[in-house]
Amino acid sequence: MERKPDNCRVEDALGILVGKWKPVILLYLLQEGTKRFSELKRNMPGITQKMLTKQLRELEDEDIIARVVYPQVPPKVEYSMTEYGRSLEPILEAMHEWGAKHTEHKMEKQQNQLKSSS
Amino acid sequence: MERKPDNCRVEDALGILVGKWKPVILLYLLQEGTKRFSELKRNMPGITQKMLTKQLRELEDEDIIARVVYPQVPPKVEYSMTEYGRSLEPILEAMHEWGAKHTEHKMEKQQNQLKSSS
DNA sequence: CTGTATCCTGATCGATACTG
DNA sequence: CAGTATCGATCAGGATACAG
Repeated sequence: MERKPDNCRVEDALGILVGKWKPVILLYLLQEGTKRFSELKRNMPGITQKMLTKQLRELEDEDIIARVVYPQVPPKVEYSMTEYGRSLEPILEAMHEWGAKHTEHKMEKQQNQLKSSS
Repeated sequence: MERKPDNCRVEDALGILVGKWKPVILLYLLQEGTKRFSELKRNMPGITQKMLTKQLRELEDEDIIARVVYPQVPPKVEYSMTEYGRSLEPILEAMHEWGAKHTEHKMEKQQNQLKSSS
């Protein structure tokens, strides 16, 4: 598998993860399994319906999540990871771990700067 | 290490990788080692000086890459991955692999849609 | 050679209101 | 309940010109 700049496929993976709420949505569905629209919304404080809908549609278009509509009143729609979407889990986990370490790293750096300037 | 939505650190890692040229820059430095500004520019067809400078500064601010200035005329500036930056390599590799498989996946999907519509 | 400084455009995000 | 429509703000990205 080539990794040269002129054949870089990192962007393709990145494109799917990028979006202010996508990582949270994915991690949540991975952990909790199938969820309704309203449950997702309740769990992401601050997200608007428009945004949630948009992010879900984009993930659905990439086959990362599945959307099941129950034809009833009131409507019920459930979202869940696809088999394929689950292949992203190791990457998400790795990024979470790395991200956690990185915030530590940055805090240490700040501490050192404070020390040297005092 | 908690991965709950309210403690999601994926964004922190994502923030560093996001930027139109960052993945390419990182992969390039990872493979080729230390490079000059002009070499980087030559290797990223289409990037402007402003953009290259900006992306490099952002990566430098996060301690992912190191910037060494040689005080001479004409100026010479070298960029390289830091020890710390190298810890991103597995993630970058994983995303590249996944991205490559994903473009395959999308092509298969398109094929199937063509078949079923004919 | 290695940058900064301006200005501009399009995409993304968000607040709000409305609907089957 | 689960959306869609509209409008405005913000921001990343890019073209271009200039500078140490």
